[in-house]
Amino acid sequence: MKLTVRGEYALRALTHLGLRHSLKVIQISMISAAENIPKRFLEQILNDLRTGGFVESRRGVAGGYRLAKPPEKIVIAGVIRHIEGALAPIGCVSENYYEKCNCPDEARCALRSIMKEVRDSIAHLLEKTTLADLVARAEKLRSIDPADADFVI
Amino acid sequence: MKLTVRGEYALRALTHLGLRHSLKVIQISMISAAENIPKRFLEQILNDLRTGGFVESRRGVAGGYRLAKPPEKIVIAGVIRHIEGALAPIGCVSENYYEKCNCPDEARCALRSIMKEVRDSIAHLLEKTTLADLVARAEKLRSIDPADADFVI
DNA sequence: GAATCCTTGATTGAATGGATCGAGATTCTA
DNA sequence: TAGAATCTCGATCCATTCAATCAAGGATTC
Repeated sequence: MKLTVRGEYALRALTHLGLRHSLKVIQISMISAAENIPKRFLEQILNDLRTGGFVESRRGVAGGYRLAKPPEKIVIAGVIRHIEGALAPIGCVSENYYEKCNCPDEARCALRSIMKEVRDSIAHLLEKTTLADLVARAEKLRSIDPADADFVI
Repeated sequence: MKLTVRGEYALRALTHLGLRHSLKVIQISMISAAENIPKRFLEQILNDLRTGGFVESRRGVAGGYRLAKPPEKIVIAGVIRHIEGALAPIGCVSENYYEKCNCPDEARCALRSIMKEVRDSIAHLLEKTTLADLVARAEKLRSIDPADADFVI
C-alpha cells in the first residue's frame, strides 16, 4: 500500500468534514483553503468520494459537501480502497484487487506468503479504524502539545 | 509501502540464491530462466543488490553471484529499503526516508498518527523476517500441496 | 587470447500521478 | 427571470517513475 497525495487529500478532506459534521454543507473553497489543497484537484477528489458514497453534495448557491453517513460508519480501509486501490503491497496478495504475478508457481511462492502477512496486518488496522477515530485524534491533537507550536511574536 | 516488480524480482532472486547457498556462484542466466525474470533487467537488480552488500559477484568464465552473508543476516526490511525506498505508506511517517508533507501542521495531523501505526506494523513484520525465513518457507512450500500442482501428462 | 560473464550508463516507451482548464448543470437570490 | 455561486464532467498537460533493452567495455578464467 502506498498513499499518494490524492489519498492523503481525500482523508484530510473527510476529516475536515467530520470535525464539522452537521446538516450544513461546506464549500470546496473552504476546505481547500483550510487544508492547503489545490482547489481544482480537490474538486476531482470530492467528486470521487461522492461516487464512492462517502460524501454527498448540494449544488448551486450555498452548495457544498457533507458526509453521507456518520463518521463511525466510514471505514478508512474503504476510503483508501476507493481512492487508491489495493491495500496489499503487491497485487498477487490483494483480496479486492487481485492481480496475477509472473512467478513460476504462485501457490508455492515464499515471497507471496510473507507479503500476505503484511497485507493482513495493514488491512486489519485500517479495517477497524473509522473516520470517527480520525476525527477524535484530530480533536485530541488540536488541544495538547502547545510546546510544539511555533513561537510567533 | 508498495512492492514494484523490481523489488519482487530482487527478493525472488535472493531466495533463489538462498536455496542454493554455498561457496559456488550462480549465473544470472540460471536465475533468469528459473525465476522467469528478464535477464537484462535482472543484471541491473543483482548489481544493485551487490552495491547494497547483500550479494557478491565473481567475474569471468565461471562467474556469477552468491549471497554476501548467511541468509539469517539478510533482513527483508533492509532489502526492500535498498531497492524500493521507504516502508512507510507515506513519506511523513518514514523513519529512513522522511519527507515533509504539505498539511498545515504535521505535529497535529490525525492522518499522520494513523499512518504511523501502519508503518510500525509493516516495519515490525519485515524487520524480524530474514532471508532464512523466506528460504525456509520456500522449502516447505516446495514439498506440500501436491493437489495444487498442475497435472501434466 | 578467446570465451564468458559482469559492469556501467544511456535510452526507450508506457504508465502513473499531480494538477489545471473549460464548458455545462443546478440552485439560490435579487 | 437574470445572474451569481457552486458543483459536475471530461479533456488535457507535464513531470516522474517503471520496466525493460541496448551497447560498449572491463575482468577473469580456461
